[in-house]
Amino acid sequence: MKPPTITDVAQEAGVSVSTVSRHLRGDRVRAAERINRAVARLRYRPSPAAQSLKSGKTGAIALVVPDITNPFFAAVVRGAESITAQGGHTIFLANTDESDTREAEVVEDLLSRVDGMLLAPASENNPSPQRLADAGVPTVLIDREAPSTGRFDTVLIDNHGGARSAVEHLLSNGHERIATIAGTVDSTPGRFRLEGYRDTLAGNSIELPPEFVQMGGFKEHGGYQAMLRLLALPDPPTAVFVANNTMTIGALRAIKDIGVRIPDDLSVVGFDDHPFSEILDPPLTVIDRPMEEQGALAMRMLLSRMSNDSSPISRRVVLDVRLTERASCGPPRSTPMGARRKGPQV
Amino acid sequence: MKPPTITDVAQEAGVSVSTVSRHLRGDRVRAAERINRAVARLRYRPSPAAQSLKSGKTGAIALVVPDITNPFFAAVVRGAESITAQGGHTIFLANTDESDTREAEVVEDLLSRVDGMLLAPASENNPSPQRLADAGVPTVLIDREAPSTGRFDTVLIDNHGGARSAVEHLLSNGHERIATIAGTVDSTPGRFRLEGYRDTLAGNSIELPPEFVQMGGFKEHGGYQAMLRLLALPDPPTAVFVANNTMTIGALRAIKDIGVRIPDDLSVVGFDDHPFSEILDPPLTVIDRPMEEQGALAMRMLLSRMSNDSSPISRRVVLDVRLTERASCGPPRSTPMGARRKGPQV
DNA sequence: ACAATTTCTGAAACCGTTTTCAGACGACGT
DNA sequence: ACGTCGTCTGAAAACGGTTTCAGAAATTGT
Repeated sequence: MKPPTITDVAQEAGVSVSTVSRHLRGDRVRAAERINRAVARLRYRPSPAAQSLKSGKTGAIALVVPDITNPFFAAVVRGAESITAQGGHTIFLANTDESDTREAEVVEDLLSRVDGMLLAPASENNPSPQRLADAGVPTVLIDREAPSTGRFDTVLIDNHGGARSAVEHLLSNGHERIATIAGTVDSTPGRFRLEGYRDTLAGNSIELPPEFVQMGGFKEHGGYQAMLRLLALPDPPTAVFVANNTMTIGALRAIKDIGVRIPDDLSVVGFDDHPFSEILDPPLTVIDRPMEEQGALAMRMLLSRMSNDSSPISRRVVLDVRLTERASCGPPRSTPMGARRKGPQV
Repeated sequence: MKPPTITDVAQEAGVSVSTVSRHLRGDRVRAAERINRAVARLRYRPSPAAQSLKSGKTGAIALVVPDITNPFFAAVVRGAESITAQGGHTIFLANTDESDTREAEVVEDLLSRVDGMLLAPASENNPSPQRLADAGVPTVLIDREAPSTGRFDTVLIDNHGGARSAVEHLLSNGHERIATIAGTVDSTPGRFRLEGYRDTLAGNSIELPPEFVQMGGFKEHGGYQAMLRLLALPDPPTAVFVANNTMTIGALRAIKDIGVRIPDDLSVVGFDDHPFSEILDPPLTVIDRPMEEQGALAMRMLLSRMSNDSSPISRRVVLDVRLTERASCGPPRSTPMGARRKGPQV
C-alpha cells in the first residue's frame, strides 16, 4: 500500500541504503543485479520530494503562458515539450489568463517547485521576471520582453517586421485606407505590431484618422467590437490588419454579421496562422511564424542555461516571420462602401 | 542568494523553529507578530520539497491530456484551472500525444509528484488508470473510460446520443447516404460516436456500404485523407458526420481542395464547436458540449475525492450534448421526388 | 607473501519541514 | 500562598533520499 522506500530495497537486496542509492545514480556496484531485482519486485520509485530536498533540484520546469486556449501558446507548449521529452524533466504548465496578478501568484507558487521557467509575461510592466531573477531561477522569456530589457534570455519574433509585411502587402494591393485592430499596447507583441503598422504607413507618407487604430485587447470579443466600430465609420477603411489570431476570429464574425464581403469590400491580413485559416472563404492571408520552433528554441536555451551557467550575457533571439498569401486581400473597392450595410450594429 | 529557511526565520524572530512552523500552520503563538515581520523581511517561503517529504502531500494535481493543441482539451484545462485557482493546488499539465506509451511514462513520472490526477486516457486498454489506483492516487477520468469500467470516477459526455442527433439531423434533411469519419475506435469517444452513428442508421433501416465508415484517427491529416477517400467513391455519400473537431478541419480542407460545395453537394456535421465554426462559409453545424464545465466538474469531483475519502462507490457523470444548427446541412443533391424539400423537420 | 594501492562498502550527517514529547510558564481556584 | 490546570514552548525525532568519511575488501606490484 505505502510506496516502498530505498530502505525497503536495501533490505530486500541485502545491502545498505548507500549502496542502493549509488547504484541508482550510476556508480559501479557489486550487488547491481540483486538491487535491480529488488527494485523491480518492489516497484520502487525514488521519492521526488526527498531527492529534491537533498539535491536542491526538482527535475521540473515550469511553462507559464497567458492563454493556453490560444493555438499559438498550445503550439509553443508542444515545441517545448518535444525538447524535454527525452531528458528527464517534467513540465508544469500554468495559465495566467492574461492577468498580471494571477501571473504573480502562479510564479510565486512555482518558483520553488522548479529548476527553471519558461515565461510569457502578461504585460511588459510585470514584476515576475525580476522576481525570478532575484530567486535565482533560470528563466527564458517567450514572445514578450521584460521591463528591464537585456537582462533575460528571450525568444521573440519580428513583430515590427511582420506588421510591416502585412501593411506593405496591403499597400501593394493598392490600399491606402488601412486600419488595424491592435492588441494590448503594454505587451511586446501588441506594442511592436502597432508600431510596425504606424511606421510603415508613415514611411509611405500616409496619414490616417486616429479611429483607424482600434484596440481589441487580443481577445475575440475585443476583435469583434473593434471591427464593428471600424465598419461603422462614416468613411471606413478598405483594408484591415488584425494583430492576432483570436481577435481575427472576432473580426471575421463581425464582418460576417454586417454582410461585408472579403476581399471585395474589405481586405484582411491576420497575425498567426491556424489550421482553419486555409478553409475559410476566402482563405485568410496571415503573417506566419515558427510557433513550435519558438517553444523548442526557448526550451533549449533554458536547458543550456540550467546546466551551463557560463555565459552571463543574456541572449535575445528574434525569429523571422513571413507572409502567407491566400485570398483575403485584393484591390480596394473603387466606390466607398457605406450604402450596403445590414445586420446588427455596435 | 540562497533562499531563507525556517531556521533563518526562527533566528531572526528569536524563537525556535517549531514555533515558527506552528504559527505558519495556524496555531496561536505569542510571537506571532515578530514572526510575521521576520517572514516578510526575509521573504521566506517554505520549501515545498521539505513539506511534501514530511507530510506526504504535494499540493499539486496533474492533468494529463492526449493533445493540448485540441481546443477541447484546452477548454477542459481552463475549466479545471478555474476551480483550483482559489484553493491552494498547483496544476501540472502534461501532454501524451495520443500515445499509450508516452502516457505510461508521463503518469509514472507524475505519480509521486501529485496528490491527485485528472486523466484523459489515450485509449481504453491503457493501463495508466489501474496504475494510479494501485498507487493510491485519487483519479478522475475525463472523456474516456477505463478498461475496468465502474471503478473510477469519470466525467463523460453523451457520445452515443450526440452521434444520434447528428445522424438524425441529416436524416431529417432527407439524406440516406450518410457517411462518417470516425476516430480511433479503441477510445471512448471514438467507439460510442461510431456506435451512435451505426445504431441510428440501423434503427432507420438504412444499410450502407462499409466504405461509408472511414477512420480518421482523430487527427487533422486523418480527416483529410478519409474525406478524400469518401469523395473518391464511385457512389459518394451526400452527407458526412465527422467525429471530432480536428478531423473536421482536415475534412473541410479536402472538400475545398476537391471543389465540392457545402451544403449543395455535401452536408456536414462536426463534433465539438469552435470559435471558427461560426465564420466558416457556410457556418458549420456541430454537436456541441459544455467543455469547460466538463473540466470544472472533473476537478470538483477530484477535490472532493481527495478530501472526503468517504464514498467508495465510483461516480460516473454523463453530460448532455446538443446540436447547434448552422448552415452546413441541406437537402441531398439528388433528392427522390416527393421527398422533403428543405429545412429540418421533427 | 606482503605492502601499497585502488575499489567498494556501510554508518552517519544532512537537506527543511512537521510533529511528538516533556517541560516551563502563567492563570486559576481555594 | 500553594498546588493544579491549561497553554505555549523548544529539543529531538522523523520523512526518504544523497553524500562524506573512514574503513574493509579486492587488486596490484615486487
